[in-house]
Amino acid sequence: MAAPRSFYLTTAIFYPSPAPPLHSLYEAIGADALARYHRLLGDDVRLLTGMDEHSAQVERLARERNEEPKPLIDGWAATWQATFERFGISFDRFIRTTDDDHVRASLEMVRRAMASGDIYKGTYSGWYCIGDNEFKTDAQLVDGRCPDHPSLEIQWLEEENWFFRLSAYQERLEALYRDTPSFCEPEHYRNEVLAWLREGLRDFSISRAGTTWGIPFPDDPEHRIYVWFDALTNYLTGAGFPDDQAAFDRWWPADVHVIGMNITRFHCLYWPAMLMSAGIELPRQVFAHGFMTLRGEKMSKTRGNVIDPDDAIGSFGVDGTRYLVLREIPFDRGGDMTEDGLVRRYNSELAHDLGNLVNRTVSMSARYLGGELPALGEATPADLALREAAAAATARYRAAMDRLAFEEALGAVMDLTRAANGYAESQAPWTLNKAGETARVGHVLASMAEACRHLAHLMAPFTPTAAGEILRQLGIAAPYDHRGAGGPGLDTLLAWGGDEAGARRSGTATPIFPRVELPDEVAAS
RNA sequence: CGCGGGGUGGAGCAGUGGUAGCUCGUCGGGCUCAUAACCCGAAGGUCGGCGGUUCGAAUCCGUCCCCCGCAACCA
Repeated sequence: MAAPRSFYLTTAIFYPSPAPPLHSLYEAIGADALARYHRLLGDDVRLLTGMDEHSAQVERLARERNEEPKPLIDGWAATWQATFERFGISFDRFIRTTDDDHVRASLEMVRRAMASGDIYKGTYSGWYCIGDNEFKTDAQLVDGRCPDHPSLEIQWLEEENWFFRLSAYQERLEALYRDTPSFCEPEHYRNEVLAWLREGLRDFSISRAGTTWGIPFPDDPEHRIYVWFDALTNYLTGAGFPDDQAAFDRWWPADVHVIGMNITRFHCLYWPAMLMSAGIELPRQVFAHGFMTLRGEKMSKTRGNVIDPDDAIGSFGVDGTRYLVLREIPFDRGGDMTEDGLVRRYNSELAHDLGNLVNRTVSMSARYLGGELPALGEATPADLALREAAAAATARYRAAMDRLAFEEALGAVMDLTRAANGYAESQAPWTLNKAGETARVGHVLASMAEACRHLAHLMAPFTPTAAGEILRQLGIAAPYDHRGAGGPGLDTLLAWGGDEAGARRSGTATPIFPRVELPDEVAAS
């Protein structure tokens, strides 16, 4: 047997805040589903996520409170990590850019860029708001003032900074996209990157003066490494760079960086240039996801219309929430949600179609067979049709998962679910039971159980706990651990009538996804 | 003309040249194992507007209108 393929994937490191809103978890949930899918395939998976802590906002807020930045961010990071764990995000490391090894990695990246002659000292100029302690772009200004501090006079500042010579990589990046367009997916976001590339690349500032929050710039203690140069490097740190060469050899290059579509510029232009400069192999792919909106409006901290993840758990549970965000919002392009839509989707697909399918299967097994599920019998045309539906759904699912089209993969899952419910209807084991056709009842229920077993495995990357519970009710011991690792591989798991599908004793039927009531009219006030 | 995406039955989407398809919702029927669930059927759109290419366009070209995202630190 061949050694398992290694699969290293990352989320972006998140902009710091006291606790994660749902739209930040969206990215982590998507990455986690992909990680779990690859574990199911039998790959050796590493999932990296974490927090981008060297933000000027952190320093500013800490000062306002007369605190040091580090204790403040320590608390935030702990909350984020705990929330990720609650959502079943199976990360291997929650990296923080204040971690010691990350500081070393960032310094090494600066040194390498210097050695390549890609760093020089220049002047950064722009509108500077002393309220925010940061530079503003023209577009950020309202009537020539900072929208957050309209009473303050905006200032034109010029500051000596270290710059990275991005312009030197124009041709190499053009070649990258010519030879390997799949470096940035999906295509509609790549088009945007290509447009920027056509406009021409400009060098970017990688240091800031006048702050003590951040990684000191090598040989220039007045400067700190500016956040993007530091932040992007986290993907290397998470693979073992620069200390652990064995780990780095094993995991790098990353298979995919899952990011939000708002930061494609950094990941698809800056990052490959930085790696080229450092003489490090490029990741195989950057995948940009779209954003979720709520009732047609962008969710944002400032707008105050963010969904609290724990409210979502309260309504739909962890698995229900994971399922809904990935099913409702096409990962590659983003989309809108409404509370009613989520409830409808949950009830229709999870409670009524899938949950009820498992429930009726297990319930009839107990009632008609005393829980003694037989192996699959000789297949009738209807049995074969169900088996073919499973094969077709699996093929579509795998193709969709390979391009992170989670909503489509789940659509395939629902196709199989509906096929299985239709099979139940056409075979009507309740009628067969009345007619005393016990053997056929057993074979029909075995087929239904086999469909449920397939569904459990297909759902496992999305709803890991519920998937385990489905298997348990079917009388099957989980073939992989709670992170989805250690199984025999998807081909083995999803062989119709395979090892797991033999005669066995099923469990007690308990609703996996209890129906959710529509929220009361206008829960407002 | 800053860049990019999008306008398809009530809602959300698929569909890039040849009788417009799916899910939800609605209406009617069936079943009774099951979470007032499940299954079957029906109504409902001519595909943002206008013009053009073509034997034939949602699908190609032109133009106009509208929506959304990004624009070098707030997913």
